Amino acid sequence: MMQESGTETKSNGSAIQNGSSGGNHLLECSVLREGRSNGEAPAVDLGAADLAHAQQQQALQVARQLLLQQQQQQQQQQQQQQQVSGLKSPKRNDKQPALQVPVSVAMMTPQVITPQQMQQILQQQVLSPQQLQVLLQQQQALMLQQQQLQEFYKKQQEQLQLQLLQQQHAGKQPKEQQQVATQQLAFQQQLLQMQQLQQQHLLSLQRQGLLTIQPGQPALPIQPLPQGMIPTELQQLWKEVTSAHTAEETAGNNHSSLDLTTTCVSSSAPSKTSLIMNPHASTNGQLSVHTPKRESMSHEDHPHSHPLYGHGVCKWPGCEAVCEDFPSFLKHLNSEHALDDRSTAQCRVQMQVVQQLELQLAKDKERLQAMMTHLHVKSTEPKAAPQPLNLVSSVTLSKSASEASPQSLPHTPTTPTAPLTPVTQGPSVITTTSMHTVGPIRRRYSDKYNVPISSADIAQNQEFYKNAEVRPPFTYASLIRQAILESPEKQLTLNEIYNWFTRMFAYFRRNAATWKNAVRHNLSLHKCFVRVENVKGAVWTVDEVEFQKRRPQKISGNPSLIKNMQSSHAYCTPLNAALQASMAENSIPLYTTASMGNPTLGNLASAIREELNGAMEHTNSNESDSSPGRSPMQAVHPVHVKEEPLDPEEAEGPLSLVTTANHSPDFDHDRDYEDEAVNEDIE
DNA sequence: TGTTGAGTAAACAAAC
DNA sequence: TGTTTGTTTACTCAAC
Repeated sequence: MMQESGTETKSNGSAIQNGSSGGNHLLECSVLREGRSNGEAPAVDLGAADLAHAQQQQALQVARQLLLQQQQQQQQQQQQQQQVSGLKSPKRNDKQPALQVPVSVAMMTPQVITPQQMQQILQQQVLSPQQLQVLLQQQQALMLQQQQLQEFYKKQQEQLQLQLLQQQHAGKQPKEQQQVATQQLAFQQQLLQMQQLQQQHLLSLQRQGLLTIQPGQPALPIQPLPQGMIPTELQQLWKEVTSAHTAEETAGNNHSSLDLTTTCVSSSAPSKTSLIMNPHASTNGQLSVHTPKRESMSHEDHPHSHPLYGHGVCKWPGCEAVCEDFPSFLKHLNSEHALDDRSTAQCRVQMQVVQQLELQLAKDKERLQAMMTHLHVKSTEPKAAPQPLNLVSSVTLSKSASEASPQSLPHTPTTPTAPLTPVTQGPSVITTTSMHTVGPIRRRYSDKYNVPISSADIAQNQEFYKNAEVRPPFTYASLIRQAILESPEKQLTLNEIYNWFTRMFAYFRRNAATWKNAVRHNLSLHKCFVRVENVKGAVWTVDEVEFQKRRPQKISGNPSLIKNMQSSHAYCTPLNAALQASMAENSIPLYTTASMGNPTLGNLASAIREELNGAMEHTNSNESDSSPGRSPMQAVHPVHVKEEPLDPEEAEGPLSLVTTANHSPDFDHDRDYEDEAVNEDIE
C-alpha cells in the first residue's frame, strides 16, 4: 500500500497542480500577476475601492484587446490588399521616417489608448467617464511629451548635422565639438529619462490592467497633437520655473518639490532616474533605493545654494556642465538653459516626475498613517497588549464581516476605532517570532467571522502563508477538506494531504510530527472525512453533508453581521441579495488572485463561504429547526435542493462518496457563480 | 460553570 | 524491523 501511495503521490502531485491551475478561465489581471511573477509582495496596497477599480480596468483591458485585435486584423487585411495590388513596399515603415528616430525614441512610442479607442470603450460602458477622463488626460500628456521630445530631438539632430557640416567645411574648435557632443549626450540622457518615464507610465497602466503589451504587438498609432507649446504657455512655464529659482536663491534652504526631483534627475545614470520615475519599480526588484539626501544636504550647506547647482556641476537634467563657481553657474544657466523648447520640454518632464513623486508620496503617507493608526489602536487594545503585531489578523482569510453586507458596520482603515486588522483575541496572534516559542495555539473560528480584512489581503495571503511561517487561522478539518477539494478527483491520500499542507503553508514545514498527527487525528475523528479504498489504496474524500453538519461556531463581535446574516437567511431566498453581494465581493478578488496563478484561494474562498454558510445555518437553526438536514449550500444553490436528499442520514456512510461526487459539480457551480459575480461587478 | 469544538500528545494496531 | 497509516483516548484551552 505504501508503495502504491508513494507512486500515487508523485502522479497526483502534478495532477493537483494541473487541476488547480486549469480550473479558472478568468480575466487575467496583469497588474497583480506582474507583482506575483517577481515573487515579491506587491507594494501596491489595494483596497476594496482599488480592486473595484481594477476590475473595471480589467474590463477595459479586454475591450482594448478586442480593439487591438480588430486593428491587427485590419492591418493584416491592408497588407494583403497591398500585396494583391502590388503596392506593397519592401518594409512598412510606420515610424516617422523624416525624424530618423533612434531606437530609444522608437521604443518609447507609447502604446497607449487613443482617444478614439477610449471613446469606443466608453460607449461600451465598461469604464466610468471620470476614469476615462483621467486616463485620457494621462494619455494626452504622455503623447504630448513624446511629441515634443521627438520634435526636440529632431531639431537637435538637424543642428548637429548643421554643425557637423560647418565643421567639415570650416573646421571647428574642439571645444565646440565637445560642447555639441555634450549637448547630444544630454539629449540622449533626456531621451532616456523620457523613455523611462513613459515606460513607467506604461507599467503603471499595465498594473492597472489598462494596458497589455504583448510580444509583437504593434504600437497603437499616435494621434496627432498640437505641435510644440503655445507661447503663453511657455512663458507661464518659464515663469513658474524661474520664480522657483529666484525664490530658491533668496530663501536658500527653501526646498520645493522641484528641487527634490531635480536633484534626483540630475544624475545621468538612467537607473537613478528610473527610480524616481517609477515609484513601483521596487516591487519588481529592478531598482535599489537611492535618496538624494546627500545632494540636498550639500545644497543646504552651500552658501550659494541652488537646486540646479552642486559640486561645481550644473544639475540641470542631462547637463552636468562644470561650473567652477556660482556666478559662472548662473551664467551658464542663463545661457544654456534659457527659455526655449528644450528647456520647456525638460521642465515638462520634470513636472511630470514631480507629480508622480508627489502622488506616490501622498500614497505612502496615507499608508503610513493607516499603519500608525492601526498600530496605535492595537497597542491600546487591552487584549492585544501582551502580543506583538498581529500578523495573522491582517492576512486572515476570513469571511469579511464588513464585506458581507453593506449593512454591516463600516470599517474605515484610517479610523482609530475601526482599524484594518482589529484584534479579536490574543491567542490567535501568531508572529513569526513568537510562534516557535509559544505552546499550543488555540483559536476559534469566530476569528474569521469578525475580522474584516480587505480584499487585497486575501490576494496576498497565499504567498504570505507559503513564505511566512505563520499558522493559518483555519482548523485542520477545514484545511484537509480544502486539500481534498482542490484535488482533481476530490480525493487524496494521506501523504498527498501532507504534501498539500507543506506546499501551501510554510508553517507546516516544521513540526511535522505534531501537525501530521493532528491531520490523521482529524481525518479519523470527523465523520466528514471518508476513507475510501480503491485500486490505488486508501484515499480520503469529503462528505460535504457531514461537513456542513459540523456545528459551526457562533459569530461573535459583530452584532450587525449576525443580524444581517440572520435576516438574510430568514428570507429563505436561494440567492439572498446580501449573501450574493457578500459572495461576489469575496470571490472577485479571490479570482483575481486565481487568475494570477493561484486558484487555490478561490477554492479556499468557497470553503470559507461554506463555513460562513454553516454559521448562518447555525444562527438560523436557532430560530427554526425546520430543516435540520438542509445545508446552507442547498439554500444558496437551488440545484442542490433538488438533487440532494434533505435527510442527512441518507448521505452518511458509504453513500457519502456519492454525495461528495454530487457535490463536486456544485463547487463548479459555485465557481461559475463567482464568475457571474465577477461579470456582474464589471458590468 | 458546564458544554463544546479544536489542538496536542500519545498509545496502539495494522499494513507495507 | 522500521515506517506509514489509521484509530482512539486523554488532556488542555477557549468561546459560549
